[in-house]
Amino acid sequence: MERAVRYSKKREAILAALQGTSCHPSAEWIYRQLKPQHPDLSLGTVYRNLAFFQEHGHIKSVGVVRGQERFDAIVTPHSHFVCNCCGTIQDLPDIPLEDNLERTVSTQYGFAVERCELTFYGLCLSCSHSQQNNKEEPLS
Amino acid sequence: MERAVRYSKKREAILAALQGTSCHPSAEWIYRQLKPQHPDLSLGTVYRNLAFFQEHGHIKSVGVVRGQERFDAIVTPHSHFVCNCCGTIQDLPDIPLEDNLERTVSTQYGFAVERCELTFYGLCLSCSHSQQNNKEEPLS
DNA sequence: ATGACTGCAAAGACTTTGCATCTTT
DNA sequence: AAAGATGCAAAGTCTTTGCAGTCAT
Repeated sequence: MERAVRYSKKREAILAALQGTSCHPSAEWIYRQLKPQHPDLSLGTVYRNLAFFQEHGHIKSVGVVRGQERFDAIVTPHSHFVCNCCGTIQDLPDIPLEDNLERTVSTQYGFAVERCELTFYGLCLSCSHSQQNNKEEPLS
Repeated sequence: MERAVRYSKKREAILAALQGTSCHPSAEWIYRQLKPQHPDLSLGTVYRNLAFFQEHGHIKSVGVVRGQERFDAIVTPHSHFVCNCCGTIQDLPDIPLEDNLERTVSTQYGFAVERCELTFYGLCLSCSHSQQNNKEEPLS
């Protein structure tokens, strides 16, 4: 039995927040972003809708950075760069994976590959310029 | 001032546990593995030594799977496969990244790239054979 | 009216940390 | 003896969940 899906203003706002930024937000970022316009928004609702959007393929997880899961509303395959200093995540649209890599893994190992992630770690432009921003502990 | 490093039986055992398995263990896995032989081992010690080994380059993090950080004692570059059904992580030594990809990202975007991770997600061999093991919720 | 969605707060899971104690050097 | 390492338990952070009330259909 399919579960009915109903409209919700909060849900709409949460998806809009995800689609309106390129910062690959965490649940808390979305919460803080929307709280002024939706004073009765609750963090639980953000988490529930993030799970909902993932299940429906509207967003995908980019992984956990500094203990917080980060999300991306761009669901077409692309790589990411994570700054170990400030924690920002950036898209790398020009670093595509060879299309057949997933197929290679499937046939070579017998796995049912569903998706793959290519992620680079290091210092972003501004952090590598000002090496002093060591307020935050590097990740690796 | 350099901090001195001293020998410790627990530390040695933790590293041996990491190097003696290919399961990419979590802190808790190591704890449970060593507890019988080291009844007074504490989980905090496992976490502290995992951080220590990372800082010293003896291990690296493979990422967070189902809320638990997983580690790898093989620090040479290689890809991974994560099963969305049972959570196991496997090495893919035969799926190397082009060596110059990191350099490409460095020059093209100006980042100081330190490392990169290529990770595939899907169903492992045994989980794709027995599609019934839906006891655990898939990750994506 | 039904059942999906939400707020709130409590609970859960994983990890970190302070402090007294034990070990290594 | 000095300083690093550990055990223990408390605290911290992020996320999930139960329940009663609200809202969309």
